[in-house]
Amino acid sequence: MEGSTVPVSQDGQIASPRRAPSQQRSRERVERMLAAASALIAEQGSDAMRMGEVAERAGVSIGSLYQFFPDKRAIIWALAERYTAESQACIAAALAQVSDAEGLRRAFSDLVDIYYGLFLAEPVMRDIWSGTQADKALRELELADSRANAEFLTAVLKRLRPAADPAALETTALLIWQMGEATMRLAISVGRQEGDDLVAAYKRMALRELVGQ
Amino acid sequence: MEGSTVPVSQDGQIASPRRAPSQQRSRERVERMLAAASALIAEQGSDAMRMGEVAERAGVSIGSLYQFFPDKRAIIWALAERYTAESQACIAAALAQVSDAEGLRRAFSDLVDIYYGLFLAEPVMRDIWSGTQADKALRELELADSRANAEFLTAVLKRLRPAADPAALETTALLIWQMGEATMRLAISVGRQEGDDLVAAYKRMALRELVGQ
DNA sequence: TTGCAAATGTGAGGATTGCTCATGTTTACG
DNA sequence: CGTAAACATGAGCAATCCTCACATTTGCAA
Repeated sequence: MEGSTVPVSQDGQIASPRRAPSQQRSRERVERMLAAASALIAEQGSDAMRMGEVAERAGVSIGSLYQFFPDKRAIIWALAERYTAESQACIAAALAQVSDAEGLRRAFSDLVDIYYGLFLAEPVMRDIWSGTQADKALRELELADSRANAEFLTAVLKRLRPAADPAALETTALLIWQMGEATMRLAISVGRQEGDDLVAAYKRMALRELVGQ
Repeated sequence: MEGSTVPVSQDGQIASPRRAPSQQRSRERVERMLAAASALIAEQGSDAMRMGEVAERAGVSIGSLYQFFPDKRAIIWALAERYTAESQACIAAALAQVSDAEGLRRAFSDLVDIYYGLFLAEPVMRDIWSGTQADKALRELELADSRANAEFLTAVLKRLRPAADPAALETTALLIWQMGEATMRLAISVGRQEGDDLVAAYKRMALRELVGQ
């Protein structure tokens, strides 16, 4: 919610920290910067996004931009963090109350549909996750996000199969989650019909693993 | 085998063509350029690879580099093409003679192990596939490669299950292949033990889908 | 209100890097 | 040997990320 502007990352290292906005005025400006960046990424992709253009569109100087974001990737990171926070809340909510196999089947199925819809509808999220993985810090954020999401799935599995090896359940959950993201990336890069088929096939395979045949 | 130096791509478009080496002398120089690029990618990743450094390490001028490669991504593309050609041949060989379920089980299992080994051992391949996907042309090459590889799997499945819907088999094969690559990427970015577990779990899931329970 | 330190805002310019091009050198071949 | 094509070179152009010295605004204590 808050403009977090986490100091980030030259090749994965923490960079020189930047001021966090403390006044109402600057908080609004940071919002405008993020909105401008988001729009530009949606239009051209994060790689083609130019810092000067972000500043111009946000109506601020290039210096102001760098006052709150240590570098270009920090802006992308900040946007990515918002999406992950949003989707994690959504996933937690969907899986929290599952108590039996049928519930898991329904919750998981819904979740996949929602995620797929998000990927299709949000060009920014799509670009960040499938495009800018050249960035080590972003890849690590994605891995952390995957682990967090898989965690919810693991919790459900442990509830449903208390006798199973917990480590194996964790592996299964992480794998299924990662496969889901891979499927989404593939699905949006092919035609709509084929994409839908792929997602349906993934859902079937994952459910077979999660709740059995 | 030949230094192909395919003219490639600013945002996926074909770029101004470059000379293909026709003399022995220049063919050797192109080889040195590719070797230098490969070494630099292995050391620092393709993003940090500098064209000037490639030229210097290859013992050629920057101008010579651009004589045969239209731009930076063309070098990466050329290296990627070699790997895909190599691995496709390997995959084709492994799956060509499969004629029954047990054969598929064994061939697929071997294939996964070989691929996993390749990912672990080849930093260049690892970097190209998991790092530089910001490049649209490279992503398309990867998709084309995935489709080609999945094609071999599809052929086997059609042979083993002639009654099944061909389109569904194609979807299944592509999905399983893409999931495999996603698993590899995940496996190499976590610890060795967890990576091995993930690959084993993938193999189990994929085989369940391919040859049944 | 006034004074001042901290927060914020600015944009010219430094530094890096992908890539071009005018020019010089080597090779193939009739 | 002569010539055209292939090959080689590196200074420099252009694009872009980011810094920094300086100007302005805000919060707040005296």
